[in-house]
Amino acid sequence: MGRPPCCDKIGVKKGPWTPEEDIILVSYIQEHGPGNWRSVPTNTGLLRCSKSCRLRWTNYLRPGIKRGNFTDHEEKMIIHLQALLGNRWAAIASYLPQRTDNDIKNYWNTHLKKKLKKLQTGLDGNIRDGFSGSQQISKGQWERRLQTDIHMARQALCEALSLENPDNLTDLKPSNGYYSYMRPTQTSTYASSTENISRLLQGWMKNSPKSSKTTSEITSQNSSNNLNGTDSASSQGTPSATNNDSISADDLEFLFNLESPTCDVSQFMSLDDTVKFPQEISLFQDESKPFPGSDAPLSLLEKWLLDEGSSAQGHEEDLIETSLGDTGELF
DNA sequence: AAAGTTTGCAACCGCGTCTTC
DNA sequence: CGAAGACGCGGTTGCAAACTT
Repeated sequence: MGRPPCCDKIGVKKGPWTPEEDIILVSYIQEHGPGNWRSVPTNTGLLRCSKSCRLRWTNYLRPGIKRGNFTDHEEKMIIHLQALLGNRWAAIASYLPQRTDNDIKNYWNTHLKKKLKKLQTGLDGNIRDGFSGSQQISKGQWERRLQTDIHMARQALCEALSLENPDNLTDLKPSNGYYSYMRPTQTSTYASSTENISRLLQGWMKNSPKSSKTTSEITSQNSSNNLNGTDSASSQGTPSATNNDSISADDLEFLFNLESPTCDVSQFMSLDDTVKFPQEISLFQDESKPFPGSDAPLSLLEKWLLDEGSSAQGHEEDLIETSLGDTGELF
């Protein structure tokens, strides 16, 4: 049985959104909050599919989104998390609250994949007979996912238990379910339009309890991120940003840093005061599975995960087998 | 300067999962 | 408990801008 289309194909507008449409959508969400997307086109008069409305909001109009200008740290996080989680962009995005899954996905596909491929090609000559892509692939994505979840869960637990700085738990999202501020958007061909929209939201911001703090935070971030207005800044500090033809020493250092066992989530958490675990926890909830190996097998998995960067090769197969045996029944 | 090619990104599509009744 | 609807995710596409020849 086929699922009917989410919306009537006839009369549904497609393609780029106009500023007017954006304003209508933002105004509606400002009033009602995001959600119930099905009713959005009906109630707003937008000739758009509900999915299109949701996508436009989550990927572009939603306040708090940082666009372009990926920092070196963000790059590393994405690469590391992609290695651990696979192409679970939404999960990866949950560790970068200001980035959308679409943005991360695009950035991965257009920048990072090439960069890593180049690096790997360069390294293959050096470490071909050691561990390489095939062995890493043999781990299996679910295995990495599992390990990451375990590790994240422990980190989240530590965070939750320590709570040294309650401010760190301030989420970008207010409790009412939708964002309470609008940051100025970056320069783009569309910037003037979205800036207008942000002005439109000024009143909304005032109504929000957290608006003043978060707005200033975001504004300062924005000013540092968008001064260039060009994509060149997106690779600032990245090793191969300026040389596409050779593998530099920095490239190698960059790559090996990714493999470092010290590159764990706690490192990620220190990137930005606003980067925390709130959505990470939801990641686990989304999985809605018991943490496999919450007792003994966990340590093995953890050990493997933590040792991955330094000495995983020797015991990899054993550990995989062990964890498979321990956790297989859970799936 | 024009034509061709490449790149980057916004948006769409289809499927899986969740929620509601 | 099952069906239907709604939502969310990841892959893919199309187009405009940037770059090269």
